[in-house]
Amino acid sequence: MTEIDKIDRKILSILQGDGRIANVELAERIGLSPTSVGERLKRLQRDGFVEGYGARLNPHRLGLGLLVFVEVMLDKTTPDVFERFAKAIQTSPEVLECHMVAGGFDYLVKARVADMTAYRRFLGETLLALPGVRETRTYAVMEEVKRDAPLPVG
Amino acid sequence: MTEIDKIDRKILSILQGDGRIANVELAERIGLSPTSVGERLKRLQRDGFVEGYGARLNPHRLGLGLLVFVEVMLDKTTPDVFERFAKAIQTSPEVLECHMVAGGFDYLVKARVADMTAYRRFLGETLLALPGVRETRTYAVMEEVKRDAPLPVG
DNA sequence: ACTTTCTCCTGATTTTCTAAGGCAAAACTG
DNA sequence: CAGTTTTGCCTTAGAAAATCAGGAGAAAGT
Repeated sequence: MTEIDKIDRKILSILQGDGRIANVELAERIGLSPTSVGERLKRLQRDGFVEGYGARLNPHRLGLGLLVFVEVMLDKTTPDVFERFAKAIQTSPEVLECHMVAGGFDYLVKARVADMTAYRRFLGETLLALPGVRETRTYAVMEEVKRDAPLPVG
Repeated sequence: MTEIDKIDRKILSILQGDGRIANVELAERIGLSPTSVGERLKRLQRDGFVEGYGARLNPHRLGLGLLVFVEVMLDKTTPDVFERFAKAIQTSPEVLECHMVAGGFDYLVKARVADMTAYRRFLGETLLALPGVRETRTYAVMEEVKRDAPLPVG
């Protein structure tokens, strides 16, 4: 039920690289009939291995030229800070990821904006406007060495 | 040639959320014929707005239960450190992202591993084994508040 | 006012998806 | 160990979708 074999992994691997591949071609590459591969894929989706499909967009082409990481420290004396922070983050379109971490700070935020001007506005109007935000440290990305690599399934 | 209109943005937005949507259904949602939408999409791909498609896999289901961020400081006295580091990162399957940042450290690495044991092995055998790595700081993620949100295209 | 280009449409052909039915090997069960 | 069930795969056929060719109408440029 929750175990997957080598063929399943190959399906996931191919699909992670090309989510729009035709089932016929996928079956050819796997070495099974389209029907079998379709059934396996259906199972992989049902069991939660595949959560969905998406187009990979080029952020620079869309005017989002600046990638930043922000370390956020919260003021733990205020109640509900964590809930309120998490909720505000969800509705913020610039924020692509947000993780609560163990270590020197509380949250690590990954955001994409047009440029430094846009970032200053984002920092002031969104992040610092939240109650309970005590301190932030911003790291601007100069070069994306590796971007959104596929998960190792093999 | 490089400008996109409201319809294009809508296509990108829908496709980012569901990369496997049938062109027929996409056209219905847009309010155009399948052919027109297909032509627009082809152009968006040709002009680099769409870089590809991929299945979104559940890392936990694949045994990758631990997400970590690592700040890496390099020893700049050695020549080629940056090139060698970048190259090694590319071939490391645990590393999902790696960015050169401006600020207190040199690289920010995002990696997924099975557990702390696996992370210790990764840290020792991959990261620290690289020549020129002076210091690392690891932040283990306790909770993923927001994961891989779509880019704001609208 | 004329041409060119752009965007979209319709209709026909080809490809792909999906569902039904069957076969053989493996796993259960008494 | 024999009988049954389940599982995984296959082929086939009908439905759906993608793709291509051709053309109409509006906008832009000359």
